[in-house]
Amino acid sequence: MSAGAVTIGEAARATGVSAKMIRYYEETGLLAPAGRTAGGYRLYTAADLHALRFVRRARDLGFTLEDIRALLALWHDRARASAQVRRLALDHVADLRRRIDALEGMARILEDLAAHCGGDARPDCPILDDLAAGRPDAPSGPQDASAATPRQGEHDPEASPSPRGER
Amino acid sequence: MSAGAVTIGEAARATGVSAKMIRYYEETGLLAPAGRTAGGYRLYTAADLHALRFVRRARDLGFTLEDIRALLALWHDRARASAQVRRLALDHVADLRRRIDALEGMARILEDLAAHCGGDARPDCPILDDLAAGRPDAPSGPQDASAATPRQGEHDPEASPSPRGER
DNA sequence: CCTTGACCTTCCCACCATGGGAAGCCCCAC
DNA sequence: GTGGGGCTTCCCATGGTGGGAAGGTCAAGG
Repeated sequence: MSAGAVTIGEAARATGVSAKMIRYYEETGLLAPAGRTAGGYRLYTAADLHALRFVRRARDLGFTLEDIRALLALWHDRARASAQVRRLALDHVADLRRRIDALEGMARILEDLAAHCGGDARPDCPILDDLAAGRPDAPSGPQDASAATPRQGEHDPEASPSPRGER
Repeated sequence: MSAGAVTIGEAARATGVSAKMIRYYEETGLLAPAGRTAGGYRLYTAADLHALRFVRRARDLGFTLEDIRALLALWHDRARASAQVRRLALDHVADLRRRIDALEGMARILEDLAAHCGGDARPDCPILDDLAAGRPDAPSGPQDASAATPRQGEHDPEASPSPRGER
């Protein structure tokens, strides 16, 4: 019962969070400083491992560390309202959906362009033509080669939270 | 005809690529160094603006700068085989699809959990329960606790291409 | 000619979350 | 008491992007 504490390497193996990240989470205040041996080694109790798994799972679900900070606070708050947790989760889902839509839009355009690309030894390629034409988005089928598109439209800088929609 | 060259600010406005990024692209060799005035100002010709729009469009489609480097080379290579371009595009699409699937998995799980969350003033919350249970395929993660929610979506943490599926 | 102010230059820092690696200390089994 | 594996801290890099400081350029107006 007492010997519950393990070193960071074992904690990493047990929770799937790398030792590097465990130290980082502590450094940034996401997790409380771990206990230490006389020699300075960090020690992790069962409760610490539980928290680490919580963080790991939340990361797997795409939450940012900032979100996780809030989730951990709610987790520790026995008087929390589930509505708060739910709101965090659904806000995150909305974010995920926005990113999915952005990626989906890119994929569709590229698939469309690739479908019209010979993919042979000849140089003609609607994909490069599209990039060179540099128009906004619109997966229209066959395009007229004209240099249409007045283009000075300032595209919406970022329609999504992360820079340029993905990545 | 000759007076076509503009400064970096005008190039930025005309192409939707920030001055900061234009310099960065030059610095990293994505684009050839721009011409300069006697005083050291960069000057952009119509052809330079064309290349900038190409890059902008490719970024909008989610290509990495590394990909764009290759696309630009193919664009400039009049003897290219469209198959090469097509392959680049389809590889990228596959990458996009992988990321979409990862995000979709996260969204579905969260929506499912949120659907079973009261979202009221009480503290009971399956979302936190799930995070705390940390059950995916975590090694040595026994317990079951309650509300294990027989989820349907699989989602496979370690199998994601980029570190943990997104970021 | 000189000032003014908008624009440009370079250089450094920050983000987010993560990994890599070096230099040095700790712990334990032998 | 020694060897080697694990731990410590510290710095650096990633990918793209933005912010800002310190200083030089340019063109218009006086």
